[in-house]
Amino acid sequence: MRLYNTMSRSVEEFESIEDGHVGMYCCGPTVYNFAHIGNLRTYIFEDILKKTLKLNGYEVRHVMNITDVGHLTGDGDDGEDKMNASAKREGKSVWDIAAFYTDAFMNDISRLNIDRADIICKATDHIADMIEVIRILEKKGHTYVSGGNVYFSIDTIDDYGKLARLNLDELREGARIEVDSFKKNPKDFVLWFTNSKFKDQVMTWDSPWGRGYPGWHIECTAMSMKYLGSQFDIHCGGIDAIPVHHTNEIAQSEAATGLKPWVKYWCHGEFLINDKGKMSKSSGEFLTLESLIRKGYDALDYRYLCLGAHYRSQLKFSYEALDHAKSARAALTEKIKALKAEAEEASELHSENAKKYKMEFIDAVSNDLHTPQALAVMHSMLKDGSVSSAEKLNLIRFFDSVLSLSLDRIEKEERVGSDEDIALLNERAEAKKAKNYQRADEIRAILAERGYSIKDTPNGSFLVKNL
RNA sequence: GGUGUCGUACCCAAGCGGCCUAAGGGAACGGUCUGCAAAACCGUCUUUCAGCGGUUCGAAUCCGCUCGACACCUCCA
Repeated sequence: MRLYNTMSRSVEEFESIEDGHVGMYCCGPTVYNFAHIGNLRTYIFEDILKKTLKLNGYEVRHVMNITDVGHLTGDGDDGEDKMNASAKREGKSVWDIAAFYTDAFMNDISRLNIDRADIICKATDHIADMIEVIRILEKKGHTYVSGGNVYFSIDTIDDYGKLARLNLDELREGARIEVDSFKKNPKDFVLWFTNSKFKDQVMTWDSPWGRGYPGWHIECTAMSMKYLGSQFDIHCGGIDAIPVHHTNEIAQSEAATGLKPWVKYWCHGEFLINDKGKMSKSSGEFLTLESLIRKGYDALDYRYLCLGAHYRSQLKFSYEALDHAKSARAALTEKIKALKAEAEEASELHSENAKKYKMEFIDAVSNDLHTPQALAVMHSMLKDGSVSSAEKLNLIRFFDSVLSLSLDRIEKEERVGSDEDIALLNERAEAKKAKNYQRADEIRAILAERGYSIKDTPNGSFLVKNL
């Protein structure tokens, strides 16, 4: 399969370090608030990546962190701790905040049919691992203590910023933020804080440098290497992580182990934007999955919307676009119900065309996760009369192993309704036969009020629960 | 100020030098079926890819300029 690598800025043939196995680390959420649907788009992309790897025969070890330590809103010793701020705002302890939003996140993930990572690790459970990495960096001369904090010195390595292709000289000129005066180089970053101007910092731990808390890049370095080894295959995240977070992770990780490259493939998901620009937690419109569901959408409508765009291009969100996804998914569901009514069981693929569609789907998704193409293949397949219904069911199940739209869980048209409802339906049939259309339409209105639509088919009428 | 990305028909969105007189979905409209609807199915929305130049036998695809949008350099997916 082929995959775009941010490090090389090109699509590369994917080759795992260890034959048949892939180690994959995905930056998880900071649990101080609900995830918005833009955040969720990235996890959907990572899910597609993981499932496509599996489709290609790889065994995947998937690790995701939960950042439950407070991050400062600025990189220096300034800004406000997000966890603390949320705790104060909601009148809860920081630990309660973390637990609450972690649960909320997991709930969103499962509603979107996103596979849970094999290992989900919390930053607060790995403080000792982080301290260990900092000690190694200190021993190797990559750190300095200034103003009470331990910093990583980027001038001790010669390839800082290679992922983002940063031009350090120009960046320094263009800096818009006030430089932390304790830093030797403005791009140095904190590994361990002991000196925060926020005296009410609740989450602190003992360390060789004093009681304090970790900087916000060290957790990913410590935890990814703990579970995936000192070098591994894939590291994912949103594109915004490239210039600072991932750049710093690489710097400290490669400095600590002396091994390059730390990560073989860097994969980043583009933003979901609206007419005002990107969604973000700190500004702009903040839409949660929950808010979409309350408006009557299904979580999978949103997943379908995301699948319709390539993960490396910005996707314009609007309710109009979501409505389209909803309609498209409803029509898909109808088609699959019909298939299930025509063929009880999926069958092996016999026809040439059925096999062709399977290949086309694999090619689409294996070519840097071209889900829009994969969806197009699926739609063409469904329309193709030369493929039998039983074969179509087989293909749908196969496609859904990556798409995860719960296509395989769609049951054949359910004949629902209480005895009373069915009696009404029969009365309508009688009325129609007697050409008493007024009564027939009355009954249709009554049933509609009870939440049913009537489907008239050549084989008789039946009721369907409205969505 | 610096660095990138992008602009595709009514909407979302693929395509990234010739299978493109541009996938797929949605909406709309017309038709078949139906007492009428709904659903389903069929058809139409195709000489056009922001604009203007250029390169080429050939450009939505490459180059230049103009206009517009977005992102990053600050916590952010």
